[in-house]
Amino acid sequence: MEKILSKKVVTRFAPSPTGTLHIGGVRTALFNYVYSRQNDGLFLVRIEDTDRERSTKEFENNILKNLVSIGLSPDEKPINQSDRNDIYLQAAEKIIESGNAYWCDCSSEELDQMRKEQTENGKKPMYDGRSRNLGLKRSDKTVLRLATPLTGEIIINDIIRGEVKFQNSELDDLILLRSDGTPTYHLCNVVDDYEQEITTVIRGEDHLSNTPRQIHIQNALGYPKLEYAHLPLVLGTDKKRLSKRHAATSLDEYREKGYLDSAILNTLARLGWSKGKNEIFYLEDLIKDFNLSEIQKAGAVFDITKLDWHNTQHLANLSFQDFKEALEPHLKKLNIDIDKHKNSEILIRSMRTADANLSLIANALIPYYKNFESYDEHAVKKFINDDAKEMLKEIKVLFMDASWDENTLDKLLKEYQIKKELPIPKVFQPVRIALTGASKSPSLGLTLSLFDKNEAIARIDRLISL
RNA sequence: GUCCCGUUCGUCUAGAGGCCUAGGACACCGGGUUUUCAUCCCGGCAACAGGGGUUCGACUCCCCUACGGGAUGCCA
Repeated sequence: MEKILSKKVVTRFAPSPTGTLHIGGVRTALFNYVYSRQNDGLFLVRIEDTDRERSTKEFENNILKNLVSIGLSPDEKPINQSDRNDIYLQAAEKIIESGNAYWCDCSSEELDQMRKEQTENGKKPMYDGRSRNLGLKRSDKTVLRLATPLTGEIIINDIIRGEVKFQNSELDDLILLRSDGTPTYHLCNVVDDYEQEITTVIRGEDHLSNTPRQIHIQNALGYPKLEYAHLPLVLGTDKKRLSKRHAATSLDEYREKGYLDSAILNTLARLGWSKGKNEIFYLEDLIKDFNLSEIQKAGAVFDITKLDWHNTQHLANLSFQDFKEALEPHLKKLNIDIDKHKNSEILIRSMRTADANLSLIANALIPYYKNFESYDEHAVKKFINDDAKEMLKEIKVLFMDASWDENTLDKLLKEYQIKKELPIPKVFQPVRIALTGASKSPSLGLTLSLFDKNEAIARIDRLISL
């Protein structure tokens, strides 16, 4: 009821383009997107590129392109903070006029010294407001600071964490405008959330402590209150926030390895959230079942084996045609044309479950498209000796006269094995190794039938002469 | 250091005072299916950080401790 009367829900994803789209970012964007869909609202994207040193257009493009292709398209054209300087400056003027800000000329050296002393005295390092009542004028050496209330507290009602209190006395007077006149993160962030009419801020837990500061800026500007949800962080195996040290962090890397977008989204959504005994969620399922307030409060370790499993499931759910299309680019990277095999459909069907991701599956397919470069050492050591080679010579002769189809080949091999009174692996594995270079493949008759007779025989010869 | 957030199997989690001999999933280990591998099926291992309260009763509520994370920038 309340929701109906209040205004439309608007969420936003606000990355800074200092790197490619990170999977933690995908998760944040996902939750923002889903929440907006559930409330018939809007999902917006804002590029926070006020750090001119580290922001690049390449990263920005990567983020935007990836968001769209993974299915989290913004509802409006993304905006860039770097285009909006005037707006921030106007807001700063407004705060100055209201008397809630002042100019400060402390040098970095002075501030460092101050913090050092505070730390030595066991105090929290924070700006002590020494310029607050000096009545300094604007100059190229002054920064603009917000005059934060000295007493009182800020209470945040976080959707995930509940009530969180901060004492104003713990906060110092943050910088709004740098001495070069440029606005800082907090100012821009607050102003844009207002200008974009954001209602709900869903972001990482690392911003929780920033929230009271931002609320003070909102108050100084007379902006309305926002709804907050601070997400638990995605962690590495050592429980520290996920970074390149732990695993691949870039969405691009997972795509290149052949993880499906839907599987990546599934894994990320299950990090911190669950729904009964369900494990498989597609985006539309999340829009139906997901609930922001059900998110876990503790950080969640990103486990690649879970992604592998989700990927296996999502791969299995693909139609043959979709699977083939998903696989094709990974074969292309290996210079293989997927249709070049005369029985590509049978081949691909039989190899679909060979591994957890598409690049690995593509790799496993190599021997069927072109001659493999080397034998699996372990397999050769275990199954290939002079006896095996003698046996292969006999089998080769049998093959030469055989009609080249799965059933015939299976029968022929079986009869040979029984006649020779040899254990099955002793007969089958050498043949398999000859064909594929390794000791695993689909059933042998099928494997053989996937090759031309000439090629199969040539490969047997190759192994005999090893 | 200070402030904030957190703490259930190795990992992701269920659990909102009795339903818990703490459930599920992944991983792992066995077994079955398969000529091999994968898939699939069956089974197993494995956790409430510690200590105090409150209560007839605590994984669930309160406090303390420990541990982990985040924040403490003229970065975002």
